Amino acid sequence: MVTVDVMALGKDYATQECSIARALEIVGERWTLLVIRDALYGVRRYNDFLVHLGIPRAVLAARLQSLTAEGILEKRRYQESPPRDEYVITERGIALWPALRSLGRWGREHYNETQLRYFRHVTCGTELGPYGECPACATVVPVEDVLMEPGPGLDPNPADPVSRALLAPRRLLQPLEPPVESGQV
Amino acid sequence: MVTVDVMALGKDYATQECSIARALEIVGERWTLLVIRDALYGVRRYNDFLVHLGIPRAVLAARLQSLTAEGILEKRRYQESPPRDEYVITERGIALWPALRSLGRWGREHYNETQLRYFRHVTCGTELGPYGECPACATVVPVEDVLMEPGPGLDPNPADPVSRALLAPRRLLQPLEPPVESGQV
DNA sequence: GCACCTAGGTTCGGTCACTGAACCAATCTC
DNA sequence: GAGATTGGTTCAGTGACCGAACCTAGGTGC
Repeated sequence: MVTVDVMALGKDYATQECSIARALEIVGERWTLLVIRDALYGVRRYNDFLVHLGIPRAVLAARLQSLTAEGILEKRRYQESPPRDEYVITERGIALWPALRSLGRWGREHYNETQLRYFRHVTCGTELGPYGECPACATVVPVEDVLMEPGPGLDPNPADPVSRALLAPRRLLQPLEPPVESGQV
Repeated sequence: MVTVDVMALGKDYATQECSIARALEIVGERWTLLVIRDALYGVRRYNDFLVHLGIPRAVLAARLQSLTAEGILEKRRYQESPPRDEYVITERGIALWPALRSLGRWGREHYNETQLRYFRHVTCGTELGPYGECPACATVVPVEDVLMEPGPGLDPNPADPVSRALLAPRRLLQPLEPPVESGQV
């Protein structure tokens, strides 16, 4: 058994009365927002997070545990033999998409010359605005209707299989390894 | 002289091709986003950041220096005798407002029962939507037209003078210590 | 002209989180 | 039975963060 002292906030912002500070106490540690980003991209398994992020194993285990405890990820058994669990993003985690989108926009506009990925409204193909809305449809696009496509700045031949799988156009939240279709031969 | 190794990214995310990761390399360290938040609130001076954040002095100095180097804050002399500098947020820093707003919304919706602050469109009084837009005017509100007001969840009698000054309704970016009016007696 | 205060730092020893590598365990495949 | 796969845990080393003390340069009071 592991003591759970870790998630009892070794890094709070005690004096702050502020929702931003509150949010950062939950998701402000190193790697945490990238884990959530990957979860939005459809990554669900320990090993996939590991190879895609290049994160130390112990840190990943700690993050998955605390995010699960916070209700941002949900640990779910996807096969019994051998027993295997996956970490699926919850509504609470999905609600972080606009913040991640804004951060990514800011990063690209101020530090990346070339576009790495496009995010489009799947029903009309329009690229999303700064906050994840569709300018053409004038609505906030539900995360599952966001289509992610590689841009010109993205390495077309990455080393790890997860990056490779993420090169294909795909919807957010779509699991990386699709469950085996029962009717399929 | 201080060696500037610190800001040469002791904490990058080397393997990541991602604008979010890029952004987090700049603003993802502990305290950094709260410094930027305070700068948006109008805090400009070393000492004001210090008492309002409760941040260790050395860390604050490091953050101010790296944020200045990144062009997010600008160090500016505001009096000559004795020589004093203030740190003013730049356009690049102001561009982080939507991301901070999203984070704050998420924090409040998922972890705060009562509202701590209201952010309103100053011209019409409508509370801002999730991304800093005005639902009534259907426009993105420029940061300088955002009015910040205390909500019911905020301690009405905080200890430090900066929190106290921030209790009054005020626009974002409005400096905490207004420069002395020349015509004033 | 000396003591004290303010603003804006730097220095330093201790602690805690992160890092990388090694190790472990259960199940499946050959 | 050997090796691979998945999902971890353990451990020693390092680096970031912490709080407290100290420093400096220019006011201010008397």
